[in-house]
Amino acid sequence: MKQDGKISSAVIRRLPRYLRALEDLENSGTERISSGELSKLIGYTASQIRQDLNHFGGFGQQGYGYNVKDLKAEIGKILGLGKKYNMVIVGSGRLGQAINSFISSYSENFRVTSLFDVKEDLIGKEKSGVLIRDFADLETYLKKNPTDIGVITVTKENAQNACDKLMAGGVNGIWNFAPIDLENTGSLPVENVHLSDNLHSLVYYINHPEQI
Amino acid sequence: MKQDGKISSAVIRRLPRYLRALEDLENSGTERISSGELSKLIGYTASQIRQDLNHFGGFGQQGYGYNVKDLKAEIGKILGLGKKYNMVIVGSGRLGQAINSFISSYSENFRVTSLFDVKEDLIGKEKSGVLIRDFADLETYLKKNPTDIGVITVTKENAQNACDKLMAGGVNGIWNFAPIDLENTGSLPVENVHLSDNLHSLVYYINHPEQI
DNA sequence: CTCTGTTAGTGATAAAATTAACAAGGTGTG
DNA sequence: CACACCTTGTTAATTTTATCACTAACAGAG
Repeated sequence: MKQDGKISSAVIRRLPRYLRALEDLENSGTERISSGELSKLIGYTASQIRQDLNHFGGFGQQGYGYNVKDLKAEIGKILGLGKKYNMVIVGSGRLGQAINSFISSYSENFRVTSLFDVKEDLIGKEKSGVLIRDFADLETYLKKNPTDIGVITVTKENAQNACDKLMAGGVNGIWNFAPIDLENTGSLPVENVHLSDNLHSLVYYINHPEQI
Repeated sequence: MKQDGKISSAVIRRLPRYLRALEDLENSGTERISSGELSKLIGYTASQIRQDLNHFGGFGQQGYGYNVKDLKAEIGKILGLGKKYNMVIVGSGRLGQAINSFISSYSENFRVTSLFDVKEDLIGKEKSGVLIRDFADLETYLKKNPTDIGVITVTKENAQNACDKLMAGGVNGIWNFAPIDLENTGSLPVENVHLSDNLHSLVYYINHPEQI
């Protein structure tokens, strides 16, 4: 893996897309793929695909293309899949449950070890086989149970507090679904899923079809 | 509103962020804001903020800044908020329910009129006050009940079929949560929320903190 | 074993997006 | 009501990102 210097986030955000395409190809029994064919499949230009992959090393071969299985493995390695990630979800409402069920069915590499909530009547119950614990115990729990990723699915009013506690507990990254921009996260990786922003963009394009 | 020529999607994706900040400012009773202050608040440079807003017209005033209430209204108008949007959700699993509950609590401008599913035992039931109908009746339903936005929360195997039916039914836009890239959508606006891609990006940054 | 066609890697080029700089025009105070 | 100070709108410069175009190299057929 080459990987010299900073890789732009535009490139990083395309890697999962490549991975997805390669999984499909592997499932359909395809052994090799050229940048040109991949381009047709996922829409990025062949040039861009070659350049993206080249940031990390020459995975392809002239006259042949890329080996699907190998390339998939390489991209997985670059992203850091392969090891296991423990997660906790703060907020056991519908969204928290949806993420919980998504994770458990998505991959064995990701595991939700606990849900957290402030609501008395939920604490102690289970959702999809995961126990809901008291939000007040979050930091203590995290210190006893090292956790890689904290997922925030609480209201925007409680999101910053959840973030602070997750950081105090020492998580390595935050996946935020609350419609705010978390503060004081320093160099901690934070990935946002802002549903309302996304919906608003969609509405813009619905109203301005000529802009597509 | 100026709005001449194509506006880059980078700009469009920042508008909801401005809107969110302006809502917060309005709620905190702030009447005016300069691009500089807004910059501190949301992280984009003041230059960028001024340039973004200028694509649509001069909403500010030299020596004063922008009027919070007015600017919020203008951005809302640009995005196309203000009118009501009917939505259907295809897939009434946990994610579908989560989106349903998100929408109903989020804004009066968006309304989920029906859920759809193939599972016999779910059809006819209600979730958060919304009836689950038979997926087989989707197209017919849409033709009788004009719908703006179709939300896809089914598995990736069923997503393309859901998309085809939504298009046949005449929706104006699609909000896709399935981990595939929908095909044959022509010029129909499609907004994707690829949770797995998002998670993979997060994992990359967790493993490459020096890249942040 | 040679020859043709294919395809990755790569440096150059073009396009797009962001940031900087500044003139013009309000604001608001004394 | 004049003057110092802001702050926008806008053009220019810079940086980043994507595409092009070409070379070297390998595959596979015959």
